[in-house]
Amino acid sequence: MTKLDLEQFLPYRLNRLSAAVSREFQSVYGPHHDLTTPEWRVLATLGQFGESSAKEIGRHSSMHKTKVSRAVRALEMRRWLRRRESEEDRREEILTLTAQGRRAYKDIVPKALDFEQRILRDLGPKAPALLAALARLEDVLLR
Amino acid sequence: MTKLDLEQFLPYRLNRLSAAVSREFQSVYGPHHDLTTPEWRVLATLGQFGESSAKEIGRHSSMHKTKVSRAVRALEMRRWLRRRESEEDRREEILTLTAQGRRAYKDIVPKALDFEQRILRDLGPKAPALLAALARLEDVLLR
DNA sequence: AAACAATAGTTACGCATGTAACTATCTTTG
DNA sequence: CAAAGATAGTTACATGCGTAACTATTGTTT
Repeated sequence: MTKLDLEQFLPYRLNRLSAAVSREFQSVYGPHHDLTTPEWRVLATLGQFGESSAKEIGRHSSMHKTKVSRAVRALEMRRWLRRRESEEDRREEILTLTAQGRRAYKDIVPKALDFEQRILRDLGPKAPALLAALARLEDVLLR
Repeated sequence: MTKLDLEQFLPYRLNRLSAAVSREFQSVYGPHHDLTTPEWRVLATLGQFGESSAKEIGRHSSMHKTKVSRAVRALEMRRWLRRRESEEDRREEILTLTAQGRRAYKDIVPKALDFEQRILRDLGPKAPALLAALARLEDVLLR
């Protein structure tokens, strides 16, 4: 039987790394804004697309609809977004960032991009290869 | 302000990929053995090192001690491992796989390695670059 | 050696999450 | 056009997790 070394095992390594990156990244938006990851993703999606329904946010951010629902409610209570009933389909609600929400978004985005750049800089010449490999894995595993 | 596209954002991509790989990998040991990820990690660690304390398992598998404690209890109830009091230090317990636990381990390991090889094969010539990049990131983020 | 600090492991608690059930609305079908 | 099915979103429930508190034991200090 071939041996298995857990610390070298790809699913384990990916999982641990992803957790570490998320943890580090939390310290980008955590201290100033106290956001959870689902809240950050809703903010990022709305910031990027302007207005969306919860359904669309779920699609763009790979989040379960209950997660989206709860994150939306949290951001609404913080007055970072507004909901308004859609006129074509009264089941869905159109979500938009408030001025306050847009301010937070614009404050976080550069820090997020900095964080990403810092990681890519750490990787040096290995960075493009990592991105290409991730893209390939996404193709295989997520499409 | 530079734009941020969530779907291209590294922490998001890593997180989603890690979740997808974990999910796929679950289908390797899930159907036959119905293991959770923490249980799999305890099994893998004990299979690899023979006997360990819960503390050591936590170190080798990056799991919080409560997670280890619960996974150990689950495997014990399934009679896949035994615990015995250490003689040098009666606070700690030495854990070892039972014959049944070793059988399960030996059944899963080849499937796990197959799974890993399948992913690396999908990556083709990109595989070594991915592994090198992961190693580099581990160095930066986890040491 | 007594007192205090540190450590291995367990458990109570609170929080986050997914499943399933539910409401309200829209779409399809007969 | 009425009935059945599909869909957007919310919520009750169960489960899994980390923090902090706890027990039992070991190590350290004086």
